[in-house]
Amino acid sequence: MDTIVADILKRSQLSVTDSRKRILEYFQQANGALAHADIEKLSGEHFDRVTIYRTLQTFVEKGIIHAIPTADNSIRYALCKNDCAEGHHHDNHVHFMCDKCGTTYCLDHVTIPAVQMPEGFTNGQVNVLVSGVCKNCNPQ
Amino acid sequence: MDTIVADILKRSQLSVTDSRKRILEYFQQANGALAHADIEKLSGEHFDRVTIYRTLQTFVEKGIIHAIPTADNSIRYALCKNDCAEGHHHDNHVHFMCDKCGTTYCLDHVTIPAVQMPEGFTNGQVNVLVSGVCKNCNPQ
DNA sequence: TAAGTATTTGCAACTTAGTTGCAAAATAAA
DNA sequence: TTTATTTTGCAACTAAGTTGCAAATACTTA
Repeated sequence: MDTIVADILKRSQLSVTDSRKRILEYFQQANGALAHADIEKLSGEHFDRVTIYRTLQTFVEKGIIHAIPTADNSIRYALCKNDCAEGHHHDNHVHFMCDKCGTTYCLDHVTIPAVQMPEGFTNGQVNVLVSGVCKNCNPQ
Repeated sequence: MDTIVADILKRSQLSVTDSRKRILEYFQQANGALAHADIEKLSGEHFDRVTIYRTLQTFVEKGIIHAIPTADNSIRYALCKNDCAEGHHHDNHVHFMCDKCGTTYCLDHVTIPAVQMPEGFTNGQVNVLVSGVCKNCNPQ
């Protein structure tokens, strides 16, 4: 496990440090997206707030994780599955946020629907955020 | 004009005050969505930061404006066009944010596409945010 | 493997965003 | 007009995020 995360870091030309390895592991173990606050809780007293901010920023820049804008205006981050490289994110999937447990998922297999733009508007990136009840919270 | 905004406030059972009339006018004159900071700039020294926070909150609760989550994590607000009442927002339209000028629009005539949910997920609200270049910034 | 260089971390201090309680002022009701 | 209710502004606070810099850690190459 330790080597897996170390490899990812090296592939992105990042120094392999304790905090980076640890934070990357948190993402791999999480079944949803993580907010800054989640990481702060998970890490306990291991490293500084500032280090977490900087690490998340670096990971986003390097295409290791992507930021998910949520309706409650707290940024969450999730691992990029594929195709994401430095400066180029291709997370063309739908994001889902559970109203009950608050977990945010990347629905990798649900593709972004096409949106018809009005005259004059050039369609760039489309961001879809669905809220509802997730499979863990749905009675069944 | 003064009576129009006053009517809207009364219809929502709100006291008609200077700050509320003023902020509501800003929204009617704006061609896009406004962030808290925009209103602070527009109002100059007219009223307190706290009043703006509270007014926006009240307007959202009363269904006069709705909040738009943006990718850069700054909440913007726009007038609800119709059907929105206390506690019930029906802004089933796409939001657009221009990469050049930063203006955020409600594309009222572009309806939210259907999104196919995976097994176990219950589809609630769907939020679509498109970024690109708006009709003002597009060379033409 | 040791020494030198480059990068990263933690700390402190700061800015910005948002919240809360309360007395004074403004609005609505009688 | 008087009274009751609501709203505002102020002050003080919490939370979120940023920056500069010295110490510590990781990388390089000999």
